[in-house]
Amino acid sequence: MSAFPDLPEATIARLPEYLRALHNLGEGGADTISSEGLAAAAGVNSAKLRKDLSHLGSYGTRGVGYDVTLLIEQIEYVLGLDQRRAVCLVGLGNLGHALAGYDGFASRGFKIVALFDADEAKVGEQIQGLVVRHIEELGRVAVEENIAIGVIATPARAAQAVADVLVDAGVTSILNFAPCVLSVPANVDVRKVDLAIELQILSFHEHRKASLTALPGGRSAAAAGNQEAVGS
Amino acid sequence: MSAFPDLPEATIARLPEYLRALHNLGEGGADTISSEGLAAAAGVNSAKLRKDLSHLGSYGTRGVGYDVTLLIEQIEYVLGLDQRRAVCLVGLGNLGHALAGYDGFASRGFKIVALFDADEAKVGEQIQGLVVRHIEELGRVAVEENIAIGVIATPARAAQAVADVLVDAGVTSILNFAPCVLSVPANVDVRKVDLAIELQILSFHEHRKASLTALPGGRSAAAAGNQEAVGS
DNA sequence: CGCGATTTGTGCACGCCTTCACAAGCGCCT
DNA sequence: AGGCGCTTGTGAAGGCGTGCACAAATCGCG
Repeated sequence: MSAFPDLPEATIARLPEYLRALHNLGEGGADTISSEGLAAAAGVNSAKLRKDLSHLGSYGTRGVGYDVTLLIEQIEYVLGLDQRRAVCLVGLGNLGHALAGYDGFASRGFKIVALFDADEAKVGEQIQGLVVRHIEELGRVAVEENIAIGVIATPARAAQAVADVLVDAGVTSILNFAPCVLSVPANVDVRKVDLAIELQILSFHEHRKASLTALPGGRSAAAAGNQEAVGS
Repeated sequence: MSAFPDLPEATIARLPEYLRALHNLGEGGADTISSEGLAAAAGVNSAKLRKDLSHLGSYGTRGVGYDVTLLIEQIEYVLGLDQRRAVCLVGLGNLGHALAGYDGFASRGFKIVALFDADEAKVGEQIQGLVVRHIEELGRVAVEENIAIGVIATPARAAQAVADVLVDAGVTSILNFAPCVLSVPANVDVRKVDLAIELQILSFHEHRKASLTALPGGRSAAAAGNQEAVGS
């Protein structure tokens, strides 16, 4: 109940992927799954997967594999998904709207309990059964609702101020979609998602590929045989 | 014009961050910037930044720093941002809508040139000056418009099929928002963004923090002094 | 009851990335 | 012209993560 195994950061980042794969397999009726099978479903190396899971303890059976249900429970426990955590969302522009309505959050146990925006025109608007409140209420509401995670979807110039308010209200985890660096105390975790950066990374690889193939005569016949997606 | 310096993947992932910081600094009127200053603006270690930049060549001046304009040009060249790449977006649900209207893409030189969806009800809809087309047109249009990058924002069950069509149409870079593993030929780059996974990672850290502080009497006075955001 | 097939858990080596520390280089001031 | 302070670029060391390969363990069957 305390003394957490200090998992490698890389492992933590993969656990949600394993979890998703396990849910798929479970719905497919699988009772147990081998490391090989699960690794394929999650898109990783089987040795890596075994090492990752071994950090949680021994929940597999040699010669058989892993019990799907048990492993799901175990990963969910480690990730703390057995306890619902209140999430608030700040900034209801284009992206914020989408996030407020994103199924993926609710379906994985995260409930957005409050929405905030600085724009008076947006305050009062109803989105997904929630009323948008003014940013000035953020501090008070965050404390009242015991919000643990804040999602920032504001323009970059507003993000730091929002983060400061969140931190003051006791929020200790922030998911930042604004393209800027946030400065927060050491005990606050920040994860950043920058959609444009992802495209720029892809752009680099395009550039590299284009510079390798001398003059390929344009797009040639693309490779065909793709097999084996996720279990469906 | 060929023979690319093979940059470490970790370096590539940081270049867009440096680029954003440089643009901010440039708008702030800065002419040159030291590695220390740029590192702070980008939220990284200065030694790491210098090593990253040294991989591109020597564009700094000892005793002075880096010429902001020159460095911007250089990074943009390496990332291939000097050439516009056509992007298409598949799936216009909640998230897809937001992505179609996301400023961050356009402002960094990426132009979405086509939208696709399988839902007849959505086909024909106008979004940001573009008409949503039926998914069956994807293959033809992707070739015609010479689309290099495809963005998948469909439900997970449809993602693999969409990826296959994109690949067949000659698309060699895919940004996948669907929570599933895509199987593609080796010459195609896939980057995955899973918003729910980010929350689950934060959840883990919340869980860990909660298990460490025995019973802290709830949220105590949060640390105050945050300083120095991005330049603004 | 024992054996073989199967699969987990892990010791080990390798490679990538980060970080420190410092020499080399550049500009400015006297 | 010379010296001094500042900053880059990089050699070297350390840490982290990955993947191989195999010993240990379990099940099923004869």
